[in-house]
Amino acid sequence: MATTRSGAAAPAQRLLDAAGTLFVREGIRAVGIDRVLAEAGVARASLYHAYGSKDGLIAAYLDDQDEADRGKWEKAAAELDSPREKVLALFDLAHGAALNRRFRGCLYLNAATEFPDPQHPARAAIDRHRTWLHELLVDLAARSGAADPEATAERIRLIYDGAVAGSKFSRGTEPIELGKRLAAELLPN
Amino acid sequence: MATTRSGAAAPAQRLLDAAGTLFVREGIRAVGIDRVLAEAGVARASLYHAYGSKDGLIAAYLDDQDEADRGKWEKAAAELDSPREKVLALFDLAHGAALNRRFRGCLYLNAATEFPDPQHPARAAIDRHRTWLHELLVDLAARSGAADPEATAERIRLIYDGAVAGSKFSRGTEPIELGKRLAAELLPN
DNA sequence: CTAGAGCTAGACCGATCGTTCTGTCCATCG
DNA sequence: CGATGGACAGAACGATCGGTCTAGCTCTAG
Repeated sequence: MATTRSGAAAPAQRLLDAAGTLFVREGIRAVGIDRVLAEAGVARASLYHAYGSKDGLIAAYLDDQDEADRGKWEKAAAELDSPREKVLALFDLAHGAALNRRFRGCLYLNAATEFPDPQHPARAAIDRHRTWLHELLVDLAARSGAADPEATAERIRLIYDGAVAGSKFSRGTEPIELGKRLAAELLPN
Repeated sequence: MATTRSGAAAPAQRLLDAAGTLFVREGIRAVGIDRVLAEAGVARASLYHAYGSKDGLIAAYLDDQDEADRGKWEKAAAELDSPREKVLALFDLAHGAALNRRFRGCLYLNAATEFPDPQHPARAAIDRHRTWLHELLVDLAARSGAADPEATAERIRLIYDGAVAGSKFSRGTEPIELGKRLAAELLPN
């Protein structure tokens, strides 16, 4: 087990944090290893010890973000009653994310854009996040009493994707607010 | 004026064609100048003579695609009567584009992902395409008798974005077909 | 026929990329 | 105590990047 020094997280974690800052802001390909190391205040060898390669760091970074995104939703959903409100919470989270990510859009869609190769290590995290979202929506649609949960989930997912993409284009949150309204219309109150 | 040799397009045009093939397939940053030159069968100096830099080529490539996309829609729309059908033609075009672009999603959203800097030359073409689409949808919504054309256009645009993005994730055309159905529901028959 | 523009081929540049390696420091633990 | 191992700093690697430059070829306009 790693013993962390007081006042600073372990190098592996600091690398994830630095990646989370730089990759979102400027894109993954655009940010070199040196930039990440400087931002994290970590030695070169530590990166390769912890993650093996830049691709390894990228995959770990996406995994980390995936886990964080799930956690945020679960925390928010725990305080809500109806499945309907739990769906709408996704849009609220997207709203907040758009603001402090400077309207850079969907993290996973961006990664898929920068690494089109289906064999790239980043793909695993992308697919995992996507599967989670799909199953979540199907479950919530079913529990909200939708006649065809699968179809309803597909519609909400399309709206969600459009909301986030539109927010990126327009650099504003209006599309996300509109998406929330459209999703609300699809779900029984 | 440029005189083209028989049997082969001019170098400047061949560069645009090569960029259209490689940039879509592998991403813009991932493709180096040398790859484009080899694919186009064009000399290095010709690229810098025609476009000045890689960024210049990228901007010209996006302009070219923008013009082509508009042209395809105008050609398709000319054969259609109702504004409603002209809107739905956008989804049919997206359907075809998804297939022969291997589900790489929206060209302009991808470019915005790879070049986050608002000052980047690629942004002009992105914004121009976006403005065209917006004004087109507002006009068509108005002519189809929508009570609030602006609001209707916003909804269709969100659906369109979600359809294309979803198609990229799932590597299939189902989201685009679903988007077409959702858009159809929004417009008076 | 000659002059010049357009295109090609390819060497070359400095910068940056991801990666490997050497060596030192220091906290932990047997 | 000495040994182990993580983290540090930084030089150096080969490859590739975007971009510049020279030289030669082929057309066409005058």
